[in-house]
Amino acid sequence: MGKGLATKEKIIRKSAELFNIFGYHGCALSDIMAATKLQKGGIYNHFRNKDEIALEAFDYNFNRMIKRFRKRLDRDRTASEKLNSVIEVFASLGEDPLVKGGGCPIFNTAVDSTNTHPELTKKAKEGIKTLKRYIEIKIEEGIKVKEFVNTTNPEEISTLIISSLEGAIIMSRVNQDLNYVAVTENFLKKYIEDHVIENNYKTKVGDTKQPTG
Amino acid sequence: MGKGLATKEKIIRKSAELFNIFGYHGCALSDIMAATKLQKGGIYNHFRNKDEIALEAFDYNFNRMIKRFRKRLDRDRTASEKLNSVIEVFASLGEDPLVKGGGCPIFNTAVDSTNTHPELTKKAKEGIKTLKRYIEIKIEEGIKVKEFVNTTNPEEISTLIISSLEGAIIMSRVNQDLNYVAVTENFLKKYIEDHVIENNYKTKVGDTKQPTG
Amino acid sequence: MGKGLATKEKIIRKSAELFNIFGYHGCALSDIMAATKLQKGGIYNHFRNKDEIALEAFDYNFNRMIKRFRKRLDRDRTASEKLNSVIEVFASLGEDPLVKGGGCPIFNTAVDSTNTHPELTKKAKEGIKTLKRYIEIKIEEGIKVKEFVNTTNPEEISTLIISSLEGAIIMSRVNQDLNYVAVTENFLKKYIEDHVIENNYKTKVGDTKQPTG
Amino acid sequence: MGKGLATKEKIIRKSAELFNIFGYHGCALSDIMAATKLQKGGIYNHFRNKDEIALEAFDYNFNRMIKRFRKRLDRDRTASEKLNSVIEVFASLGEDPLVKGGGCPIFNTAVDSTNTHPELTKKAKEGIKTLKRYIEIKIEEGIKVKEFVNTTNPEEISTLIISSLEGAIIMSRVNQDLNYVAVTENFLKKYIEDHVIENNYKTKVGDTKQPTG
DNA sequence: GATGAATGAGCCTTCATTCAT
DNA sequence: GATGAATGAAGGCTCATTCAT
Repeated sequence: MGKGLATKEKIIRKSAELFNIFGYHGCALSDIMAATKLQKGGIYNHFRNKDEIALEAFDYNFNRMIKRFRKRLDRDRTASEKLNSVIEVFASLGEDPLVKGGGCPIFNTAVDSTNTHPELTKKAKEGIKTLKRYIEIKIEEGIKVKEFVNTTNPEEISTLIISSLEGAIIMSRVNQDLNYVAVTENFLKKYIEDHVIENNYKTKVGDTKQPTG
Repeated sequence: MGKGLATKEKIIRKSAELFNIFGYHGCALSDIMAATKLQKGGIYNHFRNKDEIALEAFDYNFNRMIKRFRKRLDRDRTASEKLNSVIEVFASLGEDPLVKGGGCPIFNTAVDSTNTHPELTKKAKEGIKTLKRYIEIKIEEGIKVKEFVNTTNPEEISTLIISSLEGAIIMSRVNQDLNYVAVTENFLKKYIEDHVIENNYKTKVGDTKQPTG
Repeated sequence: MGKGLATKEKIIRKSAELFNIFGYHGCALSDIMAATKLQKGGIYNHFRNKDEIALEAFDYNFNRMIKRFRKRLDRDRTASEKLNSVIEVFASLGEDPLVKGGGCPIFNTAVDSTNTHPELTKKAKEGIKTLKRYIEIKIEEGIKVKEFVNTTNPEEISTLIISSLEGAIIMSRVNQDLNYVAVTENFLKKYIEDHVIENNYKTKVGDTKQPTG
Repeated sequence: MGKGLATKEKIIRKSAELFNIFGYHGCALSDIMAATKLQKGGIYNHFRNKDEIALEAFDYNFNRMIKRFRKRLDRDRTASEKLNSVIEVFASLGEDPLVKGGGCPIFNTAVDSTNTHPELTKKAKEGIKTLKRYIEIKIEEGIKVKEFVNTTNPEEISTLIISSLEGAIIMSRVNQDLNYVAVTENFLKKYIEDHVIENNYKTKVGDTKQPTG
């Protein structure tokens, strides 16, 4: 990797944190300068403007998120395991944030950019859709191999998982209390065990974490 | 109400919209000037600084939110009706936003202010807790009068309702597609009918809206 | 005049000089700040941007130029006197500049703004046309009252006066040598005496300044 | 010509256009980079700074201007022809610009650099003087060989030709209307025919272009 | 109670220039 | 001979805030 590319990558990496911490409007170029120890010109040598940095920073965060999913699901064999892992990866954003500043960078960007930054909004929107589709596919596979009951509605479960965990992540983040995520995680796992997984695939009862609050 | 109070109220009302649309950092005093048709001084006569406006604007939005809940639940008689209304009021934020800019002003503020504005964060945090407690009380009442099964965990259901609907509201807002909220709303209603409400209190089956997508 | 108007007028007055001295691109807002002893914000309270200042500054200079013509020609009775005055007013820009920085602000702007500032260019263009038409009217009046020979071509003489004196003004300005203007002034006066003015209106011979170089 | 020289020449050639189009302050190094398809270092290998480029670019333009005069006057035999050609070469700058951006690069530089760039101003000043002397010599030769009347004032005619045509070129450039130059060209030719050329050298009457407006 | 003139720090961006490669 | 990464001053402009009127 050339010097330029390394610098560009550093700018993206640091900015990805800063934008997740402060939001687009709350993060000034001077913040990026300080974090990268670069001067103005040194940054603008690699990006046309702040927007371009923010857009690439979003992609960087999104890709890291996808990687966390892939890495975790790669070791899973059954659809149940995969669906369980999806839930756990989301929940992990609470105790082991993907990015400094915490929460989910995709939803943070979604809220931050709506009404103020159409390009970022578009990326957040597509990110959410990709995530939802990713989960739907896992569910569809479970149905196909008869691991999940065939009345399962992939879109419903996918939407529920994302919405409830993302909502809980926001609650846990602002309250600095991981219990919201834990409660939601447990609920989802129990619900899936009870209503999605076919009887002959069920694991033993009580195999979920207990909420602490 | 004197002239001064009316002006102050107008500033709060307009700012409450602007902050919900643009966020704290994305909303400039010049935006408030334009929206209120007031000059700099006209605004600073009533507030010490932008922070004070944002704080009071949050309270204004929060109170309107609470009012929407109260107004809707006032006509309900049973705990089931009340819990159903709670879900519907949250869901209504999708098609009938409380504030211009859409979404839930409390969660919007939570995401927007975390890491950048401790005072606002504190208000959002307390707002969420109040909301959660409000719902818990309705559930506890339902349990008390034996309308809800006595294994119901009030905190779990309350957290689930808020997290899933708030997550869905964000998804619907950024995707400009109300289906996410509708799917979540239906799921919650069905789940409560099936697992929370005692058999002898159950309404007829299929009494829920169908998602359109 | 209110305080605001006085400040705005001061900004225009000072900027009119600065733009004539340095040109649009050569004059920075910091120059205007220094000249007006105002801070950035104090200037932007009165103008939307640098362009707006430059445009109003041009108008200010143009109006002062027109005034110099009007004031001088007001005391003239005959067409010959008027035409003579037109030449002398142009020539006066050499020894008694209308604006600091010297030369003719209209032609300075014309050269400065062509290819770089369409709005300024348009103003310069219209300014030149107005000037040309102004002179043509004086010539047409002279023809009408038979003070000028009826073969006189108003457009030709008007163009000649402007082009030659403006060209000479640039030469004198860059060379810091008023002789170029003086030579041109004398030539024009002699030519008009010899070829434009009817015999019975002619003044005595040798009534023109002698060039000094 | 080595590789380095060829590059240097390309930089000068392109910059000569850019400075004539945008002026010194309106032309950024980035413009030169884009036009030459060279990077920063590629330019600074050949020049110490922007000034040095501008200075050499001026010389480049000036020499091309002189060449246009020489090339045209080389085929002329008589002083009348030469003087006529001088006028036509100036006038040609209107319809067949020497440099992109149009007008006369010398006068453009003169106006652009006065008060802001002493070194360029000096070059423009000397350029104008050289031009004026060049024309005076042609006139003096005409007087010497008795082709021009011996009362002809070389400086006066030379100044008149330059000032009027340069003024007209600016007018035509900013108005995008070649008529100003045409009118001035015709006037000068007629004037010279009538007052400068000795009777026995006169060409037939009416040998000049007619203005179109 | 409201105006709007003024401040000056800060915003994003571009500038000319240097220099290690 | 040419690249392009880096600098840091300066560009035009917006910001929240103050205060005399």
